Amino acid sequence: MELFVSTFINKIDKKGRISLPSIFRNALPKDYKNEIILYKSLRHNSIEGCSVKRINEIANRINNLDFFSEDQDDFSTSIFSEIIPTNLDKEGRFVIPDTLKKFTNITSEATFIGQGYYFQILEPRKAKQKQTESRKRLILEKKSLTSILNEKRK
Amino acid sequence: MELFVSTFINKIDKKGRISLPSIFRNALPKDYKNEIILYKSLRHNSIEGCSVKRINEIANRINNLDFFSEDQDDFSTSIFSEIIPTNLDKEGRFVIPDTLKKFTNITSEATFIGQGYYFQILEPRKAKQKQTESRKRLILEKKSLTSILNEKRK
DNA sequence: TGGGATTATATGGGCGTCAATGGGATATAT
DNA sequence: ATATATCCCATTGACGCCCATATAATCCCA
Repeated sequence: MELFVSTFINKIDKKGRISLPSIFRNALPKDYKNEIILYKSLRHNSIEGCSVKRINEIANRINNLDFFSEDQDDFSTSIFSEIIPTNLDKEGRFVIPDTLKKFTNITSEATFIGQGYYFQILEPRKAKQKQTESRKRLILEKKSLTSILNEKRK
Repeated sequence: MELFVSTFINKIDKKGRISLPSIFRNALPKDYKNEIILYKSLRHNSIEGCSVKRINEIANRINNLDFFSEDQDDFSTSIFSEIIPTNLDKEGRFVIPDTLKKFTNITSEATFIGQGYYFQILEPRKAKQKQTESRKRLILEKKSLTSILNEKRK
């Protein structure tokens, strides 16, 4: 599977459209090129996005939870009701819904951050900040990629 | 199968009609596009809705329960006696029955919440509240979410 | 390997279509 | 008749489709 990698800053036009970075479009699975899924991150005030294919896989697992459980209801509400299927136009652009703009403070431009199987969309200043902090934290904790990869698998 | 996803707030007109959101209409199975099933939620003061096809499938499962069991009787009663078959007009609108309006406190507008195989209809403020609470609970239990979503595929 | 030629990407904007909503007219039932 | 259910048509705003352009990236060949 292709991964979402690297960072891009794109502009929002008068109609509210913004281009999904080209290499992110290429990372979308075949047969799922024209639609992405947006949702609020559970961690920060950022938007997360992924392919429809990935959401389908997650959806199946949720639907297999016990039918009448509280969990099932919470999960379905948070996941199914808060995901926003979003179409790309022929040029690879999409509209960021108002609710998500408010949630993230995005106005005239936005930063796309590749996260592997998904990506994040942030207000550019916050994006910069987040990247700096993530890096600091890793260095402070002396975590290297090598050490993480060598950890016992769960 | 298509799922009911995302959230929409629509208005009820003078005649009591409300539009089923377009993407919910698209999520209805072929051959079952003009009719939906409404019933009271067993969990909250909300309406739940789904396709006729889904009800048929549930009916089959109930029929397979032990004929003399309590469960069979409870399910038959609460499901079959309380479901309300509802037709959509050419524009995709339907009328919310008075009993259900009272049950949910819905007056001039209603929120549709996608829940995967079914959807919920709530008074907008309550909908907002429910989503906020589900989200909080989910963030608290993020570990379990992560584990569920990353579980080995079956 | 340098540099013009070609292509791709991000962005701008016109326009037609569709969804949500409103309301009149007709038919059916209580 | 009064209320309810359909059908039909109208309006409005949002969105998708199409075409255009400038800048950036890539190619290709002398």
